[in-house]
Amino acid sequence: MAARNPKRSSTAPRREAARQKVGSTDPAGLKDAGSMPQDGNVRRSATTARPTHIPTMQDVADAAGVSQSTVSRVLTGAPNAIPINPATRERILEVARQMRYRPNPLARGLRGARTMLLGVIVREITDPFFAGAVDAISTEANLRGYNVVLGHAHGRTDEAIALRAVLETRHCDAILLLGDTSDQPRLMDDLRDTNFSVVGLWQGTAPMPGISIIGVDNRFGVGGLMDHLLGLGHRKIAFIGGAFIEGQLIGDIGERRVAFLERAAAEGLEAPEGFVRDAQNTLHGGAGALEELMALPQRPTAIVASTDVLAIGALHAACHMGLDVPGEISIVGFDDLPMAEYTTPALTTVRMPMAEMAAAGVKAAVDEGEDREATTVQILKPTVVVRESSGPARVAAD
Amino acid sequence: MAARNPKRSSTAPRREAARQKVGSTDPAGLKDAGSMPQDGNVRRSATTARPTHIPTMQDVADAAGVSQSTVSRVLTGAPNAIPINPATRERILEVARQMRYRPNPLARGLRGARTMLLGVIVREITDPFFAGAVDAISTEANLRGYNVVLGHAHGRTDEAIALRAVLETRHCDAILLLGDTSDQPRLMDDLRDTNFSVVGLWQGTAPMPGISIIGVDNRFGVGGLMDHLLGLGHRKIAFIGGAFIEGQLIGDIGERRVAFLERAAAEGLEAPEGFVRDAQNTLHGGAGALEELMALPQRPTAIVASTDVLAIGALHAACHMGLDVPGEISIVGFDDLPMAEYTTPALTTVRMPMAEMAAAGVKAAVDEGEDREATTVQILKPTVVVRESSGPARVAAD
DNA sequence: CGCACGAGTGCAATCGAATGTAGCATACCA
DNA sequence: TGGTATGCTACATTCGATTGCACTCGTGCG
Repeated sequence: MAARNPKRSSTAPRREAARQKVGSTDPAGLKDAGSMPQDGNVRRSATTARPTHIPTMQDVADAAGVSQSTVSRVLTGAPNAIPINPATRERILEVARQMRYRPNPLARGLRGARTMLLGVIVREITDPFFAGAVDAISTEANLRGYNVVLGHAHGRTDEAIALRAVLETRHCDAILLLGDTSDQPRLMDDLRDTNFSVVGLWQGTAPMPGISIIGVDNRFGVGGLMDHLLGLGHRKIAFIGGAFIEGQLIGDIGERRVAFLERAAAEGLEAPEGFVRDAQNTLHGGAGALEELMALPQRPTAIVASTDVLAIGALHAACHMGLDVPGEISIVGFDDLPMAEYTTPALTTVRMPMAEMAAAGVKAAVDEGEDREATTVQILKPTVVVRESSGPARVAAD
Repeated sequence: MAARNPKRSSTAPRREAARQKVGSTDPAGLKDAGSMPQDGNVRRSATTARPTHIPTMQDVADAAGVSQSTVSRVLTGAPNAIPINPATRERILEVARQMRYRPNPLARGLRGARTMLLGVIVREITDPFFAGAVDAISTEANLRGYNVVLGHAHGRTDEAIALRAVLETRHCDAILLLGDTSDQPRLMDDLRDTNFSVVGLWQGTAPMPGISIIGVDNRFGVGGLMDHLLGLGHRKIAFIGGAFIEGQLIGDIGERRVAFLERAAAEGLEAPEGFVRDAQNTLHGGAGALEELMALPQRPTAIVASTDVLAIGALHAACHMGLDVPGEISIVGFDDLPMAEYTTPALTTVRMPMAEMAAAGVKAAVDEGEDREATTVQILKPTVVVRESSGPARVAAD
């Protein structure tokens, strides 16, 4: 049948066709539309009786008696582009409101519109520090009209999963990496050849190809801690925390460790064997490290933990061993978790410029936008917060 | 090839001919079709040179010399439905791999496919309990091939934002509500007329219309705590924590409070004025409540905090006041945060069946699937964990 | 009197993938 | 050798919203 030759439909009554779309008065024209279930647009309004009652833009259009494109123009609020009769506009808005119409973000995204979604990949959401970071970022993102999609890395092992999580959700406008993920090469790799911006926060301060970095000045923070402890007379200072990947120190914790070592050397501090300990960044890891330190022939009088989590673990272990903190030993951390103020004794630590970093991260992610390549590195300074877990070095001689 | 001649060229292979269908066969016809840019699909392969280098399925098809639909069938792995020549299949897979093709989830979703996304709405991600819950849910979701989208409620005020977060992300296959959100009527309202499943976790144990509930047996948990304290000889027991909305007690905390009151009454405990205190669920709130309790003419010998966060705050305040815990006062919590084991002294509390609840929640969300209406209520039992913050009641006479 | 201009709308193509169906081969059967 | 299976592909439609373009109807101007 002539089914194939669509062409002509237009020849038909031009204006007729146009106007009476919904009507039924164009037998001829439709007919030739051929084998199709015909009745081109009537279908919609009629057939739309799907089980789901989520209204589409077409539904709104039908209800308001205008075309779907008009509804689109009104709802997307394109203000100046194309003029819409105020009366029509009001009517459409009203109908849409009544029908509780919600635009389908998928359809929007398909056309290339921004999804207003920020992907956040965090290694461990249970780390209170990152929970706080997610919160700060989420707050900041909301201010700009963005929402946050959380991808979970679950430690290094399941990198494959995290990877998929990202790629599959690549309908995000940008991705923020929280914490060190450089040990997930596949992830980094896949991220590199995407076309949206990637921003790394708390990943250390080293520039990385293709991604913007927002970091904290770890050297400055550790320096402040050391100043504080040295000022209290400590000369035997130990360090807890390290993160190695194939022998390389990485990320913030690695930087803190390096900063500690350099400063210790510069001050000519004693550095007995075992004064620098690796530990998993968990409460348990901190506790274990403290026990080991205390078992050393020469005990330190102060301990710098590379994170508050480690410090809190160490604190607990110390109290458990009956040690007086800070009487016998001072313990300081890094991060200033909300909890740090509520430990016993309250923890001396380093406060992150959390809100600022979140703001900078979101800004970079959003602004950078199309502009890949234009990656930046921003390093913010933390501040030392002195509480109760650090005190004068015991003059004791052991 | 006959580059020059616009019309079809008969270029050789029959196959070719097929390809350019619309292209040429109707010179006259087109004319009248009027002005359309015609040349239906050839365009694609040529024009597709957009700046972005994310390959589409069509690109893969072109590269492999097959049609887009064939690529789709190969990649989606439709196993038995339609047979594909193994050789073709391999070729396509290879090309796709080389081009690093990734399916566009938006397009997929638009067709109604499951997005494999679970929306999780949490009021405060900084609450370590919920951070843990998110972690557990995320783990469980990943096992089933789902990823988690986090919606952030940020306390009650910005309910509008949370609401939008949800509705805008309604391309989730299901939504999990973490913690009490019943004070966000607009949210609940909007959620009600969606067509996907909604599951509430840690929202108390009362059935709710249209949503499945996974709860913990608060009465049982509080009962266990009371058994423990009563067994230690405590008769003057105070309670911290309450959440009121318009005079109604709600959620888990509300249930714990009710359970406490009932049990206290049943045991005929003394209940001096002020022994039951409201408090914001924060460390600070817990600390404040403890100070108030200790300022009472009659001090309690034990305190039941409705969450670990409150308990830890109280613990800190107690230590700060120089009180001996548990010597002078016992403090117990609820939730068993990771941190609970590392406070000083370690906290006696109630352990959530976290993994089980997460599993049940995800299962409900996923299985329920289409089957709205089929909502359920599951109540799991927690277990008391005795540590160091609770001890025998002082026989003292105050 | 006609024509251009512009406000206001509708039409139809489009985004990328999924899928029902038509169509072409080759193979097999009668 | 004609006819029918059947394996394999291509075509065209679809999802919902966006958007370039065309079209209609008034108006004002030449």
